[in-house]
Amino acid sequence: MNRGIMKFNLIKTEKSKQKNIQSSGRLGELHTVHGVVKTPAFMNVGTSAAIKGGVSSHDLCDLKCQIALCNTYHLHLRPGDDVIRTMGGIREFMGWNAPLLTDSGGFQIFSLSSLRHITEEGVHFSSHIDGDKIFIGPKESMKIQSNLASTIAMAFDECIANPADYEYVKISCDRTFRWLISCKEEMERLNSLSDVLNRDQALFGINQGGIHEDLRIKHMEKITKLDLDGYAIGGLSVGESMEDMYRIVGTVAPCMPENKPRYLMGVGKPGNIIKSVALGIDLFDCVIPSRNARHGHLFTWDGAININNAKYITDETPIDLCCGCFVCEKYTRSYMRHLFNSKEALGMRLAVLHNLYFYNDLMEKIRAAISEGTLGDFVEQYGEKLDRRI
RNA sequence: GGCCCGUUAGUUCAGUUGGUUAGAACGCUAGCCUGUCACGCUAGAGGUCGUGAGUUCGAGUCUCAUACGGGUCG
Repeated sequence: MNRGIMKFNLIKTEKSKQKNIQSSGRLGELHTVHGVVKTPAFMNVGTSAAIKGGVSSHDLCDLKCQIALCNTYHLHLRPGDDVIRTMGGIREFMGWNAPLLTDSGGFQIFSLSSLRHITEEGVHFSSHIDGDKIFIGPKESMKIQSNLASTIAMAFDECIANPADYEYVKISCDRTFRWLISCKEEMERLNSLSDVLNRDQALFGINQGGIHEDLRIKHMEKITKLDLDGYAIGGLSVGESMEDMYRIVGTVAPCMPENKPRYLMGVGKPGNIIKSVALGIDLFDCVIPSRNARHGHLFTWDGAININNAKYITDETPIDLCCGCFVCEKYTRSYMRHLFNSKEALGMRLAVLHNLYFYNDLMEKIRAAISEGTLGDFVEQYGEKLDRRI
């Protein structure tokens, strides 16, 4: 990397007016070959080149979505990364004309496949679709992501469920580091090929180390030296307590390069995001807004509601009076509850649209708060409130 | 009118030769979901077994009567 593929500019802001806050957050602009992302940002998750619940890439434009996320593992299995390469890359394929990040498949292999065998070269496992024997290692993951031609590729890593044995985490971290070196070399080679779809594909490294601070710091220091385009904290929100999660984020973030985007993978609830921004994180992704929406769990600025509840049967108010999304402009809780109760596909679609808008709106408000130097107030006002059920 | 079948949770139905606190599915009520196998997962409420007698230590189960529903034969 280090070829100027990607620029990350931190924007000077009002000095934090708060005292009881570790950091005032970072306001930035991530310049990619496919457009600019204002950070802190939330990446909208569309695992199989589609947001579950019937949301299209066209819808994403109306949701203030700046950057989408798709998954290497799923797309490799179906329709196949060769197919997507033939179709002009993932962005062309799904009609998304903005930045897009692909996850490496590491997490899926470790979370979906019970039958797997790890070697120095990668992982042998079975497809969750048809049980087919598959092998993916750092080189294979880079090749697939190069075929997908995403804006940003993620390194291939091992994501260990917490809590995990210290010795195993150490062995795994070292292997993940060797895999990262291999990822970097392979991505540089692929980017230099004459027939590559995206010769400017960026690569982010992923920090691991479970909930062990010393392993985390050591690993972070090692991967920083590789001078990648960005850095992620992986292996969190996978079983540990919230306390441990914030402790690790708080420990690792200060060790991350100041001038590179920092991505906290798989996090989280609105409160998790707000507090992590205060700890210095720039990028997030999470299935919560879409998955919970499909189950009737809707976010509002007063807390979360379950639209299935009987108390909404004749509720004439919108999901959230303060929300600017068209679902809240047009429909009542009563109608939403009816759609869910009668299992109409429209209910899910509207719910997902609302929650994704809420998340993107949340990020916009966070950026405004950082800009004005009032993130501390924001954390105090919303850090706990938004995650609570009302 | 005669004969036969049925009646068990809101609904559709299980329920063994009579044996602890009568089950399931769906529905209902609520909770959960953190780099998405997932319109999913978990839990809870809800039944004096149509009614009334009888046999029995003990009846949803056996006997009789009766009500209601369905079938069939004059």
